[in-house]
Amino acid sequence: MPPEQFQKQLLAWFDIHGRKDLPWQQNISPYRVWLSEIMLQQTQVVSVIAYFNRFVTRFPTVQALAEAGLDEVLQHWAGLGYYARARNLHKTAQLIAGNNGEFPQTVEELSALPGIGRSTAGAILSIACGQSQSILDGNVKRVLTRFHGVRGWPGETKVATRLWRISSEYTPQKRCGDYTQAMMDLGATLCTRSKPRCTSCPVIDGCEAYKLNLTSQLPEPKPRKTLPVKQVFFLVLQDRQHRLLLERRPPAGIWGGLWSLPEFADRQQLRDWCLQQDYQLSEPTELPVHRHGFSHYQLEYIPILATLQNPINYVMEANSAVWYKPSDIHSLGLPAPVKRLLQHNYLEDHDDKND
DNA sequence: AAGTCGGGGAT
DNA sequence: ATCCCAGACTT
Repeated sequence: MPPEQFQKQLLAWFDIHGRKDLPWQQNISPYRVWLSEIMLQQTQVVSVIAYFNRFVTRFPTVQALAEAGLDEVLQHWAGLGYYARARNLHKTAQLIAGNNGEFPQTVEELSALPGIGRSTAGAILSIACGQSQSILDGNVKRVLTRFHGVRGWPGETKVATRLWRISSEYTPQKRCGDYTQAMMDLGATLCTRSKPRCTSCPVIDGCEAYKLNLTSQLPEPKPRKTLPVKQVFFLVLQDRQHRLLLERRPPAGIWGGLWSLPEFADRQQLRDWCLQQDYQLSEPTELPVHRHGFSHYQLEYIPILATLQNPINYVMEANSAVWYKPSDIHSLGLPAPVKRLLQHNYLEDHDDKND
């Protein structure tokens, strides 16, 4: 889609559906836009509104902010988090006050100030000064990765560079402030991270992610370096006929509905469960830890081997458990690591001639 | 390129 | 519970 058409459709949508009643959208000035942009870094709109109003009531101008003490500035920031933002805000206010209260009018000079990066500088210049400058915040990243079907994590330098280029290609020469606001509104209200409302989107006809049904896959999340490790204990319990105890897993979650070994978060829960089931065990043997990799985590499991010493109380098992001959487990469709564990320990035909 | 800062909302 | 949010800065 040509940039002119994208801008036209986006701005037409913004005129009807865009947010125009936020506190920092009234009495627009470089100071108020700057303050709002800093407060909105990594912070959601609903959380900022009250802080912004209290802040501009106490510090109506950049001069007032510069003349205040840092401790009072921090007091008005308390609860917003990322307190380096408040310290940088105060420092930058003093720099600007020393410049006769005038904000720099270039991206280079603005982003040289403490706490102002490239995107914040672009937002200030486009919204407060009417300059044709692009931004790339979380909303615009999400909108553009989807619209252009950009693969890869946006935090990666290569991907971010490409997104900056796309962002600048779509930035108009006219209505620059409205365009910047519109892109953020689109990302915040329609092109949301989960369950985007694509049918209401003004640029759906050019969206690559919508066309390829990839909206739920984009933008790609930060790649996990080391997968989280989840540790569990598997009880490998045999009765005196050498049958193995299997349990049906809950219908949802990993291995949903499959038969598997009873699983516990730790040794104590295993003991408690045996007590509750009226299982009297032999002295348990712990096998070395095994690992099984899933796409989203690593399962570390420790098999605990034991033999049942008392007769089975079938009433308590209530059909959620079953005792299976080791030679028959292959017909059961067990989870792969469980099957491997049982085969390795009970189905090796090395010395079970007399059984 | 990766780590840090932070309270709060969404899921 | 985890992930993410109108990011910027340091290591």
